[in-house]
Amino acid sequence: MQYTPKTKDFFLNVFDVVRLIPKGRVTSYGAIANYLGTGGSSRMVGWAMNASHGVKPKVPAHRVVNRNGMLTGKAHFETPTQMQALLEKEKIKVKNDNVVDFKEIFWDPVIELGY
DNA sequence: GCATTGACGAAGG
DNA sequence: CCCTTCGCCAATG
Repeated sequence: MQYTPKTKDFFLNVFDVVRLIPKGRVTSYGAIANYLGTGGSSRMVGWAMNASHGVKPKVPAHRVVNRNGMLTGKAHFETPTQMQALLEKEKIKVKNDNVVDFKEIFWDPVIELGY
């Protein structure tokens, strides 16, 4: 998985934002895409996460879920249970692949970091 | 170079 | 309320 010069910046931006997510908070792919101004390209955010493995400093990809608060990306971790384990370690409750009180701990970069 | 595939999301039936 | 379609765009076959 090697990225082209064009997508490189986008990828790095995504990593950057994800690393800013406070402990015990989560955000969505769409929120990140929106913050980066790439609006509907939420898929690219997910794609960026795909490339986030082995990146330094480490990217807390487990704090990024889909708009429903569902752990759709758990299959891409070392083990399918890794994502949930990391979340619960940060006091984030996960029930049936879903973040409990997702709406409460949701962290929107556009709101938290400003425009 | 066209077709398929996503860690997505909104809209329509 | 569940399922399908469509828009998004890079990567892959």
